[in-house]
Amino acid sequence: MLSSAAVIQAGDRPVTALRGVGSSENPSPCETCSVRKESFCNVLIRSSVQSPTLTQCHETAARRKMLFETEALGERVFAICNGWAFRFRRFEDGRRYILNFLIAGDFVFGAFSDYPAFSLQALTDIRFCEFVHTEVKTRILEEPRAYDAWIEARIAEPAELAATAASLAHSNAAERIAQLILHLRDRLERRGMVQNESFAFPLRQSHIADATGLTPVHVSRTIGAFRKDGVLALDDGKLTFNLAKLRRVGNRR
Amino acid sequence: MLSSAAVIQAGDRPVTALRGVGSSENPSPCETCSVRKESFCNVLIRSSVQSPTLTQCHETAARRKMLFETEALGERVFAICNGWAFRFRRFEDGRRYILNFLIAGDFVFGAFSDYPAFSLQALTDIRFCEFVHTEVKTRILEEPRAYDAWIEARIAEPAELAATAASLAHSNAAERIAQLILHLRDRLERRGMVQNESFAFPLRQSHIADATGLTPVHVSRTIGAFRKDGVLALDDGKLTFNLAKLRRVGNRR
DNA sequence: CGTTTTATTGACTGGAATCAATGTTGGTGG
DNA sequence: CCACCAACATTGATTCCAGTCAATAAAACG
Repeated sequence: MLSSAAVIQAGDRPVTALRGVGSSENPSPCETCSVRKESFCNVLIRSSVQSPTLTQCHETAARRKMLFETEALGERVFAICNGWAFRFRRFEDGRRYILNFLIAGDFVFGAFSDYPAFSLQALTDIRFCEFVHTEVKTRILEEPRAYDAWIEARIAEPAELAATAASLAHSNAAERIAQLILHLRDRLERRGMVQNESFAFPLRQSHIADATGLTPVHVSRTIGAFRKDGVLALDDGKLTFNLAKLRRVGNRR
Repeated sequence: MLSSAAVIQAGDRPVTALRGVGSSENPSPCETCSVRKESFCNVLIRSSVQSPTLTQCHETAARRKMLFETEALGERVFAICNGWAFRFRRFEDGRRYILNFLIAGDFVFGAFSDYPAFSLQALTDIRFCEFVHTEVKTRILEEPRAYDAWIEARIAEPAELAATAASLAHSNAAERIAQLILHLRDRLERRGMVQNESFAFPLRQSHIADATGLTPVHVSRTIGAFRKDGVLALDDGKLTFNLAKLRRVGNRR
C-alpha cells in the first residue's frame, strides 16, 4: 500500500485539504475492519482478477474537527472507518441544522452527491479512509457489483432524506426524537454495534435538538419524560432503551 | 415513431400499469416542447450519430389521477411534458405529507431514485412521456452528455431534499410558505413559465399546508397576512408576488 | 342548481420557545 | 491538589406560534 504522502501526490484532488488531521501508519486496517462486510467498502476494495488495487489513505481526526467546510467537499470520496461524524449547516442567525449522522461504514461521495450548503464535522475522534475519485468512478463502471451497490446507495440516500422531511413536517417532539433514535439503532444494528437494548451514544442533547428542530431545553424535558416512562435512558455516553416502547412512541402516526 | 400499442409490447415493463390513462395521438409533441431545452429530455432524446432513437410513449392523465401508488413505481422512467403533479405519502392517521411538486420538464426515475413510501398524483391534467428503462440506462452509459446530466440530477435531488428538511426544522409558517413559493418560482423561471412577477399556480391551500407541515387554517391566515402586506396574492389559479418582499420573508434566518 | 370542495374568520387550547436560575461534570492550569 | 471555567443538563415561569373546533362564505363542479 502507498504511504500517505505518495497518495497526496497521486490523488486528482490535493489531500492537503485535510491539514491538521493526523495520518495513520497502520499498514492495512481494512483487513480487520468489523463493519467492512456491511459497507460499500466491501464491493469497492475487493478487486476482481483484472482490477488493480484501489489507492487508499487512512487518516484520523479529533473530536470537533471540521472535515470540510461548506462547499469544500469537491470530488473527495471517503468512508468512515470508526467513530461518528455529522453533516450540518448553519443559518444566518447562528442556529445549526444537523442533516444526519455518519457512522462506521458510511460513505461520503463528494463527486456524486454533494449538499452544497452543508459542512461535515467529527462528533467523536474518528478514523476514515480516503479514496481517489477517478479510481472509484472507474471501479463503479467496470465492476457490476460495485455499480449495483452504488445505485442502491444513491436510492437509499434520497429515500432517507424524504423520511426525515416527513418526520419533521408531521411529528411532535417525542416522535421526532424517538424516530431519530430508532433510525440510528437500525443502522448500528446492521453493523453489529448494538448490544441487547443499548449502544454507545456520543450525541449531546444539543445535537439531538439541532437534528430534530427542537431546542435543547425541550429535548431535555422530553428525554426526562422518556426516562420516567422507561422508554430510554441516556447515561455517560451510553443509550439504553426499551425497543417496544420506543417503537410505540416513534410510530404513533 | 412507434404507436402507443407497439410500445406497450416493446417495453420491458408493461405500460398497462397506466390503466385508465388516456393515450395521446400527437405524432411528435417533443418537436414543439417549450421546456425541452431545460430538461433531461434534451440530452436523452437527441441521439448522436450511432445511437438509435429512443422509444417514447406519450400519455395523458386527468387531474387527481394517481400515477402510481406507494411502491408501485418499479423501474418506470418518465418525464412530465406539461401540467403539475406531486409526490406524497399518507400517515396512519390520514394526514398527508407532500414531498415535492413536479412540473413540465421534471423526470421521475423509478429505477434509480425511488421513494418507497411515496405515491405520485396528478395535480392538474397532465401529459407525460414514458421511456423504456433499459434504453435510458444504455443511453446514460454510452452518451457522456447524458451521463453528466444524469449525475447532475442525482446530485440536485438530495440537495433539494436536504434544503426542504432544513426549512421544516427551523422555519416558521411564513418562512416555510415563502420558501416553497420561491423554490417553485426558481424552477418555473428556468423553464420560462414566469411572467413578470406572477405565474399559474394550481395548488390549493391544502397542498401548501401538506407540503409545509401546517394546517390549512394557518396557511389561510398566513397568506392573508401576505396579501395584506403586499408580499403575494393568490387569485383564480394565478399567483402574483413581490419578489423582493418574498425573498425578505423567506430568508429571514 | 344543489352538493362538494375550498377559503376565511373567530375563540380557545396547547406544545414548544424563550428567559432565567441552578446544578453537574470534566478539563486546565496555577 | 484544588480552584476555576466551560460545556452540558435540568427545572420553573412565562410567552407565543400554530393547532383545534366551529361557523360561515364562496367557489367549483357535476
